[in-house]
Amino acid sequence: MGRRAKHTKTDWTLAAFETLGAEGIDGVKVERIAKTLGATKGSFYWHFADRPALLAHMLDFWETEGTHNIIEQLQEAELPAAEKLKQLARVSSEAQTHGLDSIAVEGALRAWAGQDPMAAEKLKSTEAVRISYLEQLLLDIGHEQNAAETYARQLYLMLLGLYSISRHNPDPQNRDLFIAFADQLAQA
Amino acid sequence: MGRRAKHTKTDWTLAAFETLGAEGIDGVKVERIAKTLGATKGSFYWHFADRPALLAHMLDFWETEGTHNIIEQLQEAELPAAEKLKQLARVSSEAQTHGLDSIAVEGALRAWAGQDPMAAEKLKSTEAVRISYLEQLLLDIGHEQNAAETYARQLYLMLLGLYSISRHNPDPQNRDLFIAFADQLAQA
DNA sequence: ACAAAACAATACGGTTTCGTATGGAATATT
DNA sequence: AATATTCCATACGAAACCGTATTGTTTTGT
Repeated sequence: MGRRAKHTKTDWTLAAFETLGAEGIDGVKVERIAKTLGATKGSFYWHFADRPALLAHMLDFWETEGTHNIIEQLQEAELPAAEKLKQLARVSSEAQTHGLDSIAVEGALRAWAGQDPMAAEKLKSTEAVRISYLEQLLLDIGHEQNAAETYARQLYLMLLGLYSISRHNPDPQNRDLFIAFADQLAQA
Repeated sequence: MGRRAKHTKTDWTLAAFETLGAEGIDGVKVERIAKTLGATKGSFYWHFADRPALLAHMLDFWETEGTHNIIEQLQEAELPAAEKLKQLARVSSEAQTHGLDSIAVEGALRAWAGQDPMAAEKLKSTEAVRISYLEQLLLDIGHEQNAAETYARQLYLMLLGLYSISRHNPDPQNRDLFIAFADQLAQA
């Protein structure tokens, strides 16, 4: 007994991510998102306890959609490790995900983490998973333990740099360079 | 004829940078900075026309202090290009500058540029100068033109990644990896 | 049909911030 | 010493948010 929701929790969450990408976490205000959704606060406070609850939900959403699911899909594919690395480099540097500007979102997430311990914690643990997976791929490819660890982190730093620069300087060359670095690591 | 200023324009600017690093550009509010300075808005609106004027001044300040001055100092030193590159990698990844957390500031600047075209323009042009200088050093070291261009951008991406991750995950290993990559490029 | 539950709009008080207006205090010039 | 100028504090109205309270409006179950 109830009623069909005009706006689901996920609607609110995706709209929040869109605003996050465009204006940063401080642009994620409930009344603003309501306006872009054609709704009012009344709806928001039905789906979420308060603004912090939305922010926490966003972090969880990003963790599973942007990391766990990607790794899972790659692992299910029957590919040599070198191919997996190449694909991962391409997927993670793609511009769009879920219809969102994923580069803007990834960039804004780190800015957010720089000013919110809750976000920092989530990013830190999720990024550890990402880097570990990179390291594992490099080991499978045949790199030594030390080299794998070094290259995994260097590659990840370069990816974050790509996220960082692409927001204000969307030169496609940067993505190519990142992919070139990954491809180079894939054949050694 | 006048009066000794309790708070100079530079006082306001540095305080603004400190807030920028800690809370992002949306934390840079005139009444908040006034409080940390022990002043009031009356002083602020004497030194600056409005908030946008402060933000524009911050960008100019960062451009000259954080890029032009550093390149100038390096060029005045009588060092082989390889040494210059090594030093540059160390200086640019240092934690402190002007008593500010320069890594937090650099990170916050890019988040800012992602949501403000004025900041984006300034970063874009200033970063072009930085990358050109890196490329020049790599050429002087003996790299081919193509390689110099590629490595310069890859190195810079890695630096931005370092800025990005250090805010929420201050593991000193990341800086070491960046420096290791630079040192490697310095001897080829 | 009717009640209950799900979902959403409106109205309210409180806080923060912006920019302006205005008056006061300190100092250099004459 | 008188004055002009520099620098700063206080007070004000307008806007954007937050979260709560209250009241609707749809559906679904019985």
